[in-house]
Amino acid sequence: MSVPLYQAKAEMFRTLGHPVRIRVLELLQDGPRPVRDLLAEIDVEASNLSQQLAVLRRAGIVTSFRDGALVMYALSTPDVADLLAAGRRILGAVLTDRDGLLVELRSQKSSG
Amino acid sequence: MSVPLYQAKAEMFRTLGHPVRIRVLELLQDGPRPVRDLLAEIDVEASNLSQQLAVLRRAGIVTSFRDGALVMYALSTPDVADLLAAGRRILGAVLTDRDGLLVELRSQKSSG
DNA sequence: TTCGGACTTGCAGAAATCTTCATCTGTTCC
DNA sequence: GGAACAGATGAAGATTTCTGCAAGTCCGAA
Repeated sequence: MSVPLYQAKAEMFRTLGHPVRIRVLELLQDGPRPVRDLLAEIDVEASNLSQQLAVLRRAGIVTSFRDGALVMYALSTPDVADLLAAGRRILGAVLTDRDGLLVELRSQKSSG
Repeated sequence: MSVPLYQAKAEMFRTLGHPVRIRVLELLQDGPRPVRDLLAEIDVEASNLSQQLAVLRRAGIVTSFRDGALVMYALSTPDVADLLAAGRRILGAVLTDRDGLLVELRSQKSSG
């Protein structure tokens, strides 16, 4: 194997392993959005958001295109939503009640 | 939020973001196994494997128990299998053909 | 009760990741 | 052309993660 498969998988999961990147993906589940919007919802510096978006782009998880003065981002595949959903289920199973996070989790629809 | 939910999610994904840890989880999908077996299949030093197992344990993704002289590990929830499967699907969608990994991916049942 | 196998833990240097600052490109509007 | 907004990129210091080695614990057999 040139780049072992399990290493590619690990890289993909590591790509998701950042709070800002997770939030971006959750926001993009509802459809393409301009960086502008993401920035308004995520409380992070513009340059930092750009860095995180670049990570997601390099991994092929999101795609971007320009729409006039704005740059739009979108999930490259809707399968990402499944991954996030599966993650949510595991979190529910794993957090018996650490810090009351479980309660939050249960009351959440698909964002957060 | 004490520990924001999206941060807990990010931590969970980051926990999966390591080749050895991915391999461990894939092996555990078929049922509990002793460290001994994992070590025989994963080509990593014993102490390194132990470290990675500790990471998975701390995250609550696997559990361990002693069976005589051996220590057994198991997935803490079968939902983990869903997560790995979702990851595999995304990899398939994302790797149009980088390094021919796509071919490997297609010929794989559930391990690798 | 001592030996060897099966793991785990502590630790330190090496490597990767994060965050922020400064700078740079592209677009719209005047 | 020039100002102002929307983003991206490069680089550096701080932090985190990884790896391997040395040492330690626990168990079964002799």
